[in-house]
Amino acid sequence: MKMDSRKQQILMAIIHDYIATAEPVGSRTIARKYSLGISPATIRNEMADLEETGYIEQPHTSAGRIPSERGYRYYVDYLMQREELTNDEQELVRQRYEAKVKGVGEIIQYTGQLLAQLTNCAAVVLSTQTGNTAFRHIQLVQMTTEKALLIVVMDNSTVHHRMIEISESITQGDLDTISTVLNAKLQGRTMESIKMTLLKEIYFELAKHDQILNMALELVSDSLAPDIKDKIYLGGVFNILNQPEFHNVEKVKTLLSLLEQEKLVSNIMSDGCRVSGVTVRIGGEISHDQMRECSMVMATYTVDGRPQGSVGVLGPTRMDYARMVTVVDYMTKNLSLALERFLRGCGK
Amino acid sequence: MKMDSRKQQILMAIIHDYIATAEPVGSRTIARKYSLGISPATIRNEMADLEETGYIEQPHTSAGRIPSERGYRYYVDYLMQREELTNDEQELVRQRYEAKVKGVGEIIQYTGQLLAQLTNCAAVVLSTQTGNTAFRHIQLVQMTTEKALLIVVMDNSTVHHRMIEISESITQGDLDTISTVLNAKLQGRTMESIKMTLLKEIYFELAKHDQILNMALELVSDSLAPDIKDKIYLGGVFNILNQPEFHNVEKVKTLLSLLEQEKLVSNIMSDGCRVSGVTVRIGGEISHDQMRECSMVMATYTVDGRPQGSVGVLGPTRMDYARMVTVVDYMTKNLSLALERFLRGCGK
DNA sequence: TATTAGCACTCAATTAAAGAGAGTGCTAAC
DNA sequence: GTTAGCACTCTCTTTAATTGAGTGCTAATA
Repeated sequence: MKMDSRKQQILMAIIHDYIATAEPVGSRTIARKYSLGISPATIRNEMADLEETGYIEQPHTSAGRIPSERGYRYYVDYLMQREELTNDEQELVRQRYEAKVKGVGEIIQYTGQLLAQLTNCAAVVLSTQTGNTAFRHIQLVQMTTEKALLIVVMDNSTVHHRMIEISESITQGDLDTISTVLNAKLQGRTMESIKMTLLKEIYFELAKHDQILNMALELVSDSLAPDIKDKIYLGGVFNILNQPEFHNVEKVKTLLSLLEQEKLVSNIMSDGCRVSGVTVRIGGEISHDQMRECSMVMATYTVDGRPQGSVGVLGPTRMDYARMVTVVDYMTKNLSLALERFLRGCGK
Repeated sequence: MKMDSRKQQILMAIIHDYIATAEPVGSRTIARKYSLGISPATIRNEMADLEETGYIEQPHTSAGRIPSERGYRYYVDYLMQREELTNDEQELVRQRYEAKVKGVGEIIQYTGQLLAQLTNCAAVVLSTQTGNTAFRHIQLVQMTTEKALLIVVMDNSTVHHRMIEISESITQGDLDTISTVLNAKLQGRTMESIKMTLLKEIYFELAKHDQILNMALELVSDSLAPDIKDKIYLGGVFNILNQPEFHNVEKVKTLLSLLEQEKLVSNIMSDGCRVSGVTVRIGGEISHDQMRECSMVMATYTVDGRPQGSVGVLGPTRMDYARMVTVVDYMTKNLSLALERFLRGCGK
């Protein structure tokens, strides 16, 4: 079956109307609201064809049609046209990003909030921690006789810290020595590039302080590695409560409990996200049963061309894809810019 | 009206049954389930009295009775008896707190999760940042020619960091100097104790590095202060979806949007929380319209006797107060202990 | 041949009515 | 003071009837 222009128009009408009203769309409605210059009867014939091809479906015999996942897919791939954000909206975004921030986390958080606000969907921002960020600074601060705080600053200005146990005989002076050695050896190197060789090197360097040796090694291998994992920011999750498809509390529950499993969300996003451009995953395309009735629109943000993570929105399959794609694209670019500006610190 | 023992027993029966079933309780039910040795008719008479006094109320003429807020209050104040946690539950808590953690944040997060899990309510943990924690270590790390990362470690092992702008001519060496001076002057002092005198002192000390002077001052007054604000951890918020009173999506929405306003939650908790013991706020006692139908049970946790914040659970007015109080109390104590152990690092 | 009007048919959603059930308050007996 | 009995109230459930939106098919029309 070939999709002539009229079929396309009807499919679009159905999708637009369904997105707007959340009600199945009948032939009469289309004839009335969308002036295609044809009668309901003709539309019915076309709709029968569209249904046969699987682009639309009928909840029950005497109801109108709703788009199928395949219909949405066709719409997203061939029919929909991007809109622009209004000036007000652009202004809103601009102002938010202009605020002084104290760290990358804040910028990401703002992004999530804006996304949620602009789309009325749940927003997810995934900050991927690739092993390819270099160490900038390492510092050990003694807290008690048996504990010290290990602070690691990465090149992307993220700060990680964790408490580690030390033997009682270690003084802040010793810790400073270790810090110095670690700094000298690790500065500018990435997590990935730290191989056994390097650890050995440190091993010998610290051999003089033999008793603190074990600790230092454990520190690098144990403490740093697991610390660096993907981070997830959620925004406006309860926005989905505004969608009629989530007036059923059960559905909300399954979705929310799913969103709480960070690992899962992380997988879905990093799996499904192409490096460039906006990716749309419709219903079952997200291979996860509990998300059957959801779609995601997402994109990867970068700093100087290197992917840093992804941003996305999560909503019912019946979402305004055109707008979502526009917003996600816009926010991705803005986030990338904001991050670059923040990390670089170039005047403007 | 005096509450004789039988009236009390009936009130308790009503409350217990209503908590368990969420249905209005009739005289017949009480006679059947709770063997008080009196007939439904007698119970009806007593209930009429209880209603007149305002301890219970009737949704409509031919329904059973439900406890009023006043009834709950009486129950909480005079009738309810604490239960113990089961061994399994205690074990669960113990294991969670035994896990190695890398910071205070994690301990607090665990607490929230456990609370939510044990109570099936939304859990809130508020970490108050009093100005009375002392500085432990301050470090400036240059990131770009125009930006440096200010890292502050407090005595309670929390780490704050923020990016600050620096003039181009400043080197890491200068930053180290500033760090050293700041450390010498601020170490061991609390935010509160830093008065203008101290700032002046630093001013003179740094006079030699005159150009970086402004920055250093701005840093202490601007950067540090606003950084230190209360932090809120939410856990298992979607637990409230399990409660029949929240099967109405509208109610969920108002409550959730309220929980998103951190400031508000922070106020409610710090206002309502006595320093010692468990505080119960029933329905309208939380002076906040959107929380009319909720109750909170909360307590303050401490480190070495000094209040550090509060933990609480939020659920429908029809909650199992006895259990909530038990759990909140138990968790508060465990949190306090876990924090002390973590900060001190004493062997066991 | 493509379009359209007309019509019978289907099925969810709404409305109305009937009944069941839980619970009360009152009265009178114990 | 307690309790059995009974009439009464009001919600909730069930059932039936009605409405209405929408379709598919057929035959007429351009």
